[in-house]
Amino acid sequence: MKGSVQVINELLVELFNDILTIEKTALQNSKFNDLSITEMHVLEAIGLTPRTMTDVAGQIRVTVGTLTTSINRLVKKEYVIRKRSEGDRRFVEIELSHKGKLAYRVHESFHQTMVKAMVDKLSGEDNEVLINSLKRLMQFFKEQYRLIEEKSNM
Amino acid sequence: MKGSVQVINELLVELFNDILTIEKTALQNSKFNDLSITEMHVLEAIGLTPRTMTDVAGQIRVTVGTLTTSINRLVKKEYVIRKRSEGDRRFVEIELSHKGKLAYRVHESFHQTMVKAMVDKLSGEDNEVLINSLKRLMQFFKEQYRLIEEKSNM
DNA sequence: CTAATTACTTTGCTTCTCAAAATATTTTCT
DNA sequence: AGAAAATATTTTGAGAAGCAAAGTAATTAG
Repeated sequence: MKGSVQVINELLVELFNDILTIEKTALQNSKFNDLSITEMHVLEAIGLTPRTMTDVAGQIRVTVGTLTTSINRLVKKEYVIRKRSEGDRRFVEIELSHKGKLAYRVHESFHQTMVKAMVDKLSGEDNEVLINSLKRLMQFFKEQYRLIEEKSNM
Repeated sequence: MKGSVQVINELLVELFNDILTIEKTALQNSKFNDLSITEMHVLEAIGLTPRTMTDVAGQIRVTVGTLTTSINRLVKKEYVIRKRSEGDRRFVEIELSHKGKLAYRVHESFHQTMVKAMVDKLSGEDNEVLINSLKRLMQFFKEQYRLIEEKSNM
């Protein structure tokens, strides 16, 4: 018989695969089907207020160079507006266009639906359990990340 | 104040980014640093018994062609053994080499540690709650996937 | 025993990624 | 002020990962 650790592990791995597949498929079938999942996640990271390249790149964990090529395409497709910062002209400000914000909101609502389905029939206390489990998992990652930064140990 | 739906959503999105980053960093610093995350996940999908190409490709949601190139590299690096099936020579059987199994177990133990950190202080009932939440989320995805397959609706 | 099916590989192409070099702007330090 | 350092971004070169479609090999069906 499988322990709950193993069950949860398998569920997480499968969920991980599922989430990407579903998001990709949903995107392909939406009116924003000229966006890849990666591009959608860039829009998601930018959010609804102007941001800098370094800032967004850090959030989604890619190099600024990688983000540049991604933004090039998103500007050409008219999802993103790019302009130099007024105050300090070294900075580039990227923000969502009207179309970009629309795509953002559609994706956002997909996420909301997904999470609502998850917590739907849970009581308030059960929700607490879920949130705390997720927070604990994130805490684990932060610690792990710090350890790895300091010294190798897988 | 943020509702629990939004909190969980944000936690999941951040966890998603974290998981890949940590796995990648941990791998880079391990003795199996000639493996990419994608390759590690192929090893993970193959598991400890021989499998066919189509089978594994389906599990990790890539085309068989994509898997072929991945397996080519893994065979060259000696993590995977590839041979024609005895019974039906159309099939290819892929299985982990000794080195492949070692890498598999190291990654597996990383996953175990991760999940243990997550469920550590949970009671038996809380474990149930977590498992049920995850299952519910997966159920939602399966349904969503089916709907999209049938007809477009993001 | 040909035709269809099944399982896989190859090919051509795009996207995503990084590291390192290049460019532009601002800040710091004589 | 003017050279040097620092900061923010873009460009370049190259590899990894993905797909669709064409090609190959083996088996099954008619």
